[in-house]
Amino acid sequence: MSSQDGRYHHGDLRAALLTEAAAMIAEGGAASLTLRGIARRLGVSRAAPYRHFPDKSALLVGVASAGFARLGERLQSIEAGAPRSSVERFRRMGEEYVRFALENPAHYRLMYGKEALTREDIPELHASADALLAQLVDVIKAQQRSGGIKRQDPRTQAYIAWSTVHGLASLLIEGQIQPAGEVDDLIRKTTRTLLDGMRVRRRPAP
Amino acid sequence: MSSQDGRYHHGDLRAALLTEAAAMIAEGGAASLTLRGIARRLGVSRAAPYRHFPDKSALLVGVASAGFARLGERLQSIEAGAPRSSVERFRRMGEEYVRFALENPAHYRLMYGKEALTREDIPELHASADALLAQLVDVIKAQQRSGGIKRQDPRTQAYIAWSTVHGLASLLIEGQIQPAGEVDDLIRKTTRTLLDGMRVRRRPAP
DNA sequence: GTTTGAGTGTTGACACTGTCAACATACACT
DNA sequence: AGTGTATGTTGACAGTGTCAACACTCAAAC
Repeated sequence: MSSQDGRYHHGDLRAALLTEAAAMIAEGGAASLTLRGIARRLGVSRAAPYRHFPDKSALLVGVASAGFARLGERLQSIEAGAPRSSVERFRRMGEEYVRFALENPAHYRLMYGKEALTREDIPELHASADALLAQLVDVIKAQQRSGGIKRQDPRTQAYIAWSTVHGLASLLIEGQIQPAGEVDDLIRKTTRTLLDGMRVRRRPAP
Repeated sequence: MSSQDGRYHHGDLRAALLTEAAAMIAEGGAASLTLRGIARRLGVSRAAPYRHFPDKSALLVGVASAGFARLGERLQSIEAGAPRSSVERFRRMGEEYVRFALENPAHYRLMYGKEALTREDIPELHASADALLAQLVDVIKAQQRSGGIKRQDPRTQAYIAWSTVHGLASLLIEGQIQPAGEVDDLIRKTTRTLLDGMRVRRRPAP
């Protein structure tokens, strides 16, 4: 019985592990997260986490998965709010996506970098990402109906849009991009360019 | 004297470390690369690498940097070859970028994921990436002059293009994107959409 | 041609990590 | 009250990055 608060059972260690892990990642990056360290911070023994996650990778998958859920909710909230035109709403979602990444860089990195995850099958993580994709596909279909963007395979278009915002987010986070002016400016221009490419063309290019 | 070949001095251990590290990363991912492991494979003692790199992170930076150089050369070769129109050449560079990533997934991941790199300052790595960016800016300026794409801040446009191809490459590598048809198809469509967005618009969108 | 010093490679050691087996405790249900 | 299951603990092991102390090699200075 070495728990800080004198209890033998923690109460809800599983949830505590997830939130504490997320906190540690936010503080010092995923590399700073160690199973023993998190156990120490929670006043619990080294092996306790193993009662809730088969290994470290599984815990990380859990944290990453929660990140996808949060990101999804955030995009949903943009979709709910109603800016002017409907294409503009789509563009705003892209902006919000990048902002989320910039606000939670280490978490975002974990979500996409399987580097730290040694397990072969990460179905849970892929499911979370797929949910996000489905959300995006729905919005694109709606935009196609309203004539905002080209009528092509919406899934392909979703991949393209996702690639654009993810790429921008990723390069910004890693510090590869150091924009001359405001970051928001770059984000806006990027989403505009993307949208221009997805829009219905008046005349085919020569 | 425990060297496999009986020599006390290796000859060019620094270069051997870099190439062997790249090979190990290609085989089993960056996570599988361990300083002791690479030393073992080179028939050298654990501490030998420390005579050439201050720590593991420095070795990884070296490998990643070499990756940027190789990628740069590859894009250069596309620029040298002369496809039909000049905009098409630009697009082809984007395709080639993604292909490079798909052919060297683990290496590419290392180049962009600072996850594994604990050091604060990675000037060498940023310099390598900046060289790539400069290359891209040059091409964009040329395309602007020939009227292929909009006349805007070329650096910003380079960021946008880079984001698009990097995002696509990244999502493909991580398995987040599972295209319905051929991968090449998706790559082509993505670069086309990007280019459409960067092209000079005949009429402003309503 | 010997000496010497820098460059390079080796061994021993330390703290740290993820993980497992064996054991202990607390709670829920009969 | 009794018992089984979920949860938490301790001890142990192999593996890791890293450092200090030592060994070897070779080229330049005498």
